Amino acid sequence: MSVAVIKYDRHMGRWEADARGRLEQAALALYGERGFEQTTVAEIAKRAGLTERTFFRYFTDKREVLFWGAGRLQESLVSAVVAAPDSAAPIDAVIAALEAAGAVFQEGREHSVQRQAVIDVNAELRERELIKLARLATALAGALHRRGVREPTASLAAEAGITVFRIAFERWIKDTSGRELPQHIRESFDELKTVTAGR
Amino acid sequence: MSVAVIKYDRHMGRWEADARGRLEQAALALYGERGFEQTTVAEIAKRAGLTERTFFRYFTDKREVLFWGAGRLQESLVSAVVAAPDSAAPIDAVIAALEAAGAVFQEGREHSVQRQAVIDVNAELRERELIKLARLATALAGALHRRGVREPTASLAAEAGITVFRIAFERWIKDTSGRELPQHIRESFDELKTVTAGR
DNA sequence: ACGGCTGATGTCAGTAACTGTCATTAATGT
DNA sequence: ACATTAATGACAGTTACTGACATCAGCCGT
Repeated sequence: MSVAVIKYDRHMGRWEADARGRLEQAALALYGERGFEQTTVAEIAKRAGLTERTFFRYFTDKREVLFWGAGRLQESLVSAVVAAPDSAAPIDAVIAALEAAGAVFQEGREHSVQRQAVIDVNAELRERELIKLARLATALAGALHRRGVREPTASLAAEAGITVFRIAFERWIKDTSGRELPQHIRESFDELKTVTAGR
Repeated sequence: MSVAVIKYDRHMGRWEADARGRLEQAALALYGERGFEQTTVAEIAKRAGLTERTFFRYFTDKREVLFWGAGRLQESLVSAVVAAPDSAAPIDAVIAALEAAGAVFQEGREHSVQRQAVIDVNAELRERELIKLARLATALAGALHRRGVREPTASLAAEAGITVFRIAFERWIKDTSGRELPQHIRESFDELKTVTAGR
């Protein structure tokens, strides 16, 4: 175990550690308690023991607290698509990557449920969610390009994959039967195949 | 469909007519000249001969100027889907409606090109565009329900249709060959069928 | 041990998006 | 004629966000 890596575990200098994490926690709590619009950045900062200015050093805006994790998701999806076996068709590489990522979500389901409840009741937050998904689609298309897939196949496969993910995620959040996210993804994908099947 | 007839027959003497139209024109011009962020609402209002407060009476926010027309598009698409022949499969009803709407866009291509140039360089505007498209998808799914289509077929067909439209629209904006929007829609749809075709 | 540098935070002033509220006034209706 | 209404103005207030500069504990080279 490398102690060096965690050498700031107790005092990260003269301030409390993990300012970003404290801000995130404070924001999630307040958004949940009073709603997004009824929460001011000043309140978040105060609860985290910091100032408003510091909040904006960690998050580009008030919404971003809920979405900065999407960056890591994107990286893992891209890696998975790039690493898929050569034999996999574009859409299958995408769906496989989504299923793998879905397994990670599965572990923090309760957190996802709460977060989604905040997002669902606010138009601004839904906007931000959509653009994150769009970026994901673009990144996935880029990953497909690295596999030699050309346009418009790459974009369509990526977009279709994101569509499947979105619908599957929504169903998973509402699901009371205990079915897991990867399974919802598989089922939604099968549905899409049926719907688009040429006659 | 067709032109909006916005008249203020009854109060035409006191103020210049068509305040909304003047605000829209002023905003489009300024967004084009200096960019969206570099334009203040006060400037827009001034060019339109009105006040900032009046701007916010017509448009809920600074972005909405570019998107309020989406409401009419949505209505016409829903009508078209509902009116499609009973024999049409869900996805075909959606695509047919999009092709018809696409023909309307075709007439004002230059306007679409300019508007899109403003939107493309600004993240906030892209966010708003995405949520309008998402609303469109929801409305289309609703229209399919009225045709007796069930979930998840309706949502998937609607989402797939919007995906096709988005990609087709993008290609049409960039197109220099003169191919028309409905044709791009048809081609993108055929691509999607190919991409999602099970092996 | 000294002093300078760095990096995370604080302080403060400013801009501009948006909202609430009340005032104004031409046109309308009775 | 007079009350009413609809579109707009006037104005103050909140808050998200930005830029500039100050502070100060720990690190590093000497």
